[in-house]
Amino acid sequence: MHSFETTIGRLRSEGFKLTPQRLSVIRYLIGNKTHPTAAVIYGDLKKKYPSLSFSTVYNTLNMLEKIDEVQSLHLFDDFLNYDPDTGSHYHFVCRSCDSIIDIFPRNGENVSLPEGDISGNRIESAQVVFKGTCKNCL
Amino acid sequence: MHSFETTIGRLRSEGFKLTPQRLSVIRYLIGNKTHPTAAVIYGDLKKKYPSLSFSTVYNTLNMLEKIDEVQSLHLFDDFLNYDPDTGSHYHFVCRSCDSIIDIFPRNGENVSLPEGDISGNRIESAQVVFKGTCKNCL
DNA sequence: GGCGGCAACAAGAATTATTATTGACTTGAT
DNA sequence: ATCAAGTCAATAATAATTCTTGTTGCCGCC
Repeated sequence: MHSFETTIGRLRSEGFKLTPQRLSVIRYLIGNKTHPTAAVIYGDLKKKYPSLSFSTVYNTLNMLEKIDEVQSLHLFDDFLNYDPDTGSHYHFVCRSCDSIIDIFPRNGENVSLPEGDISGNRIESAQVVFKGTCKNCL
Repeated sequence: MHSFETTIGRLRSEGFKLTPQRLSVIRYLIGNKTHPTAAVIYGDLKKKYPSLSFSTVYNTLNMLEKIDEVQSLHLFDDFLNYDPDTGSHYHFVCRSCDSIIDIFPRNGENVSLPEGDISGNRIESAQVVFKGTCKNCL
């Protein structure tokens, strides 16, 4: 996700209206390093905006995903997690405590993905999910 | 998935009964390269075994996954695909035609995953999903 | 200022893949 | 043959997400 100003600028230029509900979801996500579900976002924002609707949260998330300001992650069976960081990084999921940890590859321990084609297919994105046991649970 | 004989041997040793329904699902999956959904498996087997129940297909798939003879893949939003190949390989999903293509890394175009720890977390498995446009759709 | 059109809203119903429940049936060992 | 344990099919239940409906509020235009 970009800065607040850049993000709302993108919304404006795409023709979306800047409603208080949308702005509250955007503010909630900016700089958020947890990977909240729609239900968590709704629950948290509901305290401050009691009239907020679940559908609005979903609609806003889908809109933000369409313009590539968030990505949805299928890390668990029954629900999606949303990640405001759309840059190239990977995720580690602890089988024991279900925590989600961002993995930013560094030299020596990085994940090298093939670029361009693999036998004629054009790769446009890659999702890498590690599962295991996290530091705290070990 | 192992050979038919090995797989049913494993079932037997784990204490599962070898019912015709289970055997039909196993036979359907062995050597299957198409990543079928539960619905597809059910639809195909229903022709030959009209009394087969959807639950039985799910139960059998969950059992096979538990003993690591299949893996379920969260490639799309609304359903799971089942892969009888539990060996280390990755998947490419075409955004245009939804086809699923196995990716077996070879030298020079492989995906090198970190082994062991990443900052203290123990990695036990990795799932890599590429999305893009397949050869046929390009 | 008042009016019309339209996007977005809230509330709740609907959808749908998967799981759980239930009661009848099979299997295999004794 | 009996009996217990496990499995089956049918169907109900679950729950995350999407859809529907009627309403609201904003903006441009008269």
